[in-house]
Amino acid sequence: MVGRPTMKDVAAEAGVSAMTVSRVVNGEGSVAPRTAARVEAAVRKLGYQRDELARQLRRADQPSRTIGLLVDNVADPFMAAVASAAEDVARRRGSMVLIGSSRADPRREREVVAAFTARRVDGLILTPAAGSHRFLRPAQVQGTKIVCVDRAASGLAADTVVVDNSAAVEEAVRHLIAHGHRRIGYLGGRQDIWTNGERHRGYRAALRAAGIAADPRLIRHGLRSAPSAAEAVTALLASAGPPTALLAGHENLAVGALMVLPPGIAFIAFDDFPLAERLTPPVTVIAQDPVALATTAADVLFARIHGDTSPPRTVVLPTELIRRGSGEVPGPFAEQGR
Amino acid sequence: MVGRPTMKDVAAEAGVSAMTVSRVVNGEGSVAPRTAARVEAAVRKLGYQRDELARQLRRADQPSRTIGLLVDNVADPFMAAVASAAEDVARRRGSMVLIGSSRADPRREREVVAAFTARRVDGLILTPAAGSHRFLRPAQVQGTKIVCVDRAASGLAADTVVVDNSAAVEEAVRHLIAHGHRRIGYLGGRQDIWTNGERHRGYRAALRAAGIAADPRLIRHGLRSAPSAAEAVTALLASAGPPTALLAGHENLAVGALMVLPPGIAFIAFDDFPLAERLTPPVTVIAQDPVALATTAADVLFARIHGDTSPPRTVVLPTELIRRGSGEVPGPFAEQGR
DNA sequence: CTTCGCGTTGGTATCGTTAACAGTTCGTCG
DNA sequence: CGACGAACTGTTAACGATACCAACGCGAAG
Repeated sequence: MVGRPTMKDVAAEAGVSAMTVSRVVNGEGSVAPRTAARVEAAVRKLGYQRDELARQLRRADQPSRTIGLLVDNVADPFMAAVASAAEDVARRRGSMVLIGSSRADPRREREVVAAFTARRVDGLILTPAAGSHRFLRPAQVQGTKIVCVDRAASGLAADTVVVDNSAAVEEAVRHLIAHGHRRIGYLGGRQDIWTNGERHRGYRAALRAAGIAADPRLIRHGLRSAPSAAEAVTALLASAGPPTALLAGHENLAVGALMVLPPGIAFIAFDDFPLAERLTPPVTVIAQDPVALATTAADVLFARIHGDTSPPRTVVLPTELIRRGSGEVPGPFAEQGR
Repeated sequence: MVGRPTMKDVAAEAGVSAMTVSRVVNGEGSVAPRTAARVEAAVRKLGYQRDELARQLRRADQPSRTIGLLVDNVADPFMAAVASAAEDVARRRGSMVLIGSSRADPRREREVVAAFTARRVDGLILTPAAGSHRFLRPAQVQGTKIVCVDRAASGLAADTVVVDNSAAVEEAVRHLIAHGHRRIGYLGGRQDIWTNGERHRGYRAALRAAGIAADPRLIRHGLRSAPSAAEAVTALLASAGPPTALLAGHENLAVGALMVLPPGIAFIAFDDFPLAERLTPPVTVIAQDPVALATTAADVLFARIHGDTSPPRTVVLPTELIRRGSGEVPGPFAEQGR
């Protein structure tokens, strides 16, 4: 016997019909114990395993128990945590996870979505790349449930699980201002990605609220890697009016910045990271909980898959400003004698 | 129209048979341009997408263009890098990746493998958990290609892509000895996982070669998390005969150890990690390249899927001892005046 | 002794696609 | 002008599983 044995093979081995094998394999009660035992013996003998593909084809109305997870890049620690948590929930729900990386490329994102739906995923968890996500509408209409995590998608009505990026950054910048900083540099990723846009919005809001004019020379957008962040920091500090504090818009940029950041410059990073407290000074961060984000997103997704048809919701989870030292380095306008 | 349109729907819309639609969708040449255009218009109008499930069912002899990736835990940075690289190669080859986490639990590993094969994956990349992997034999016989990455699997003839863990650790320990250390502590993960066993083997070999008796009180096995590593370090240093140097068997343990490690103790970690060079002192590491490991594994897997039937190979990739400072902290037997 | 019903079991059609084969309509060549 | 192949299109029967319905045996009820 080469290739997988089928129900027919098992049926022949046990001397029953394929239908009876199906009943036994699916644990339906209406099979005589003696018959069931014979079938089970045949299953074991042949190493039979039900073919999920054929099963899903026949049972088109039932869920396929496969979901798709589409992230920028699984290698990113934040995304890896999201993936792990989503996989965990899926497993508990008896589903498999198909994974795909968009590398923040809208075209690639579309391709991966197509590959997912072609395999009849029940739903999709995604961190939307740039651009409109209207193209997901047909998939939704055809029954694929969609949940956005970490970022909102434009042009799409879908459940969304995020943190309040803008408010979190606003708080952090206020914190820097309170410690006597006026020239606060900003290191941001691609602005066309929702999260980065929100964070930048928070940065400007905090400055505006404090009556500080935003100096465009202190703002570096579109940074895509740790080395590019390091370069940006070096350039900023060497410039005419250097910043006395810096905010890094996400973990990668923080790592790059920290490679070249001299002491004396205040620093806050979006996203917590391992060993942040062992650096000198320990790094103040805006922490979010990727596991909670992904777990919530997956829970929402499965609720949808199991029939929840209420209007799309946006769940906002909390962030926390963890003061460790680097964010409390005093600036030139710090109050004395405290 | 609710639900996905099928070829039959497209055929009706275009006024042709389903077979002709199939031919157009698959780009077979033998369709009149006018007909093909009509079909393509119908495809666009209905938003038709080929159903990969049905297709794979019919074309049982062709690959399903889906592979399975089974790791301990995607959230682990090393595993995340592996997953990302594997997904990348798969995408280039036109395949999707199903992902699963074993959490180092052999039972869970088996379940995930079953879920994979039930979905007809063409092949499997896995970081084997503890225990025999003989159970994978039937899947192999039925045609599923299997490649182990990072670790070897016992009881299974399969391609394997690893580094020489034992030699790498041996070199690191020799390095510590050369810097004057005799009491070298070892922080290791679960010994029943191949990698950890190998690393411990290298540790003992280096001591033996230097004529140093291994002190069991300096060895902590079975550490599963950063906090447990931190505790172990604290306990070791508080003990009667404390170590003057420490070796951490993998990244997580290194992070935990570094949270509590006082200066003056030499330290080497297996696996490089971000910001290692920004700690004080910068951390000496044994670096391996997870991307290269996974890329190689995926390449081997696809070669198998495409018909390579040569005997199973083991590919050993290089490691590098990156001297940054923590591994060069002199020990009590260091030569003076260098 | 017939009939009913229950507990089991099997037959048939079908999910969406495609391999294999069977037409059909032409144009072309002898 | 009829036959023959080329180009195109359709029909049928699977792939492996299951929903639905029919049928079987057999004890109980009438």
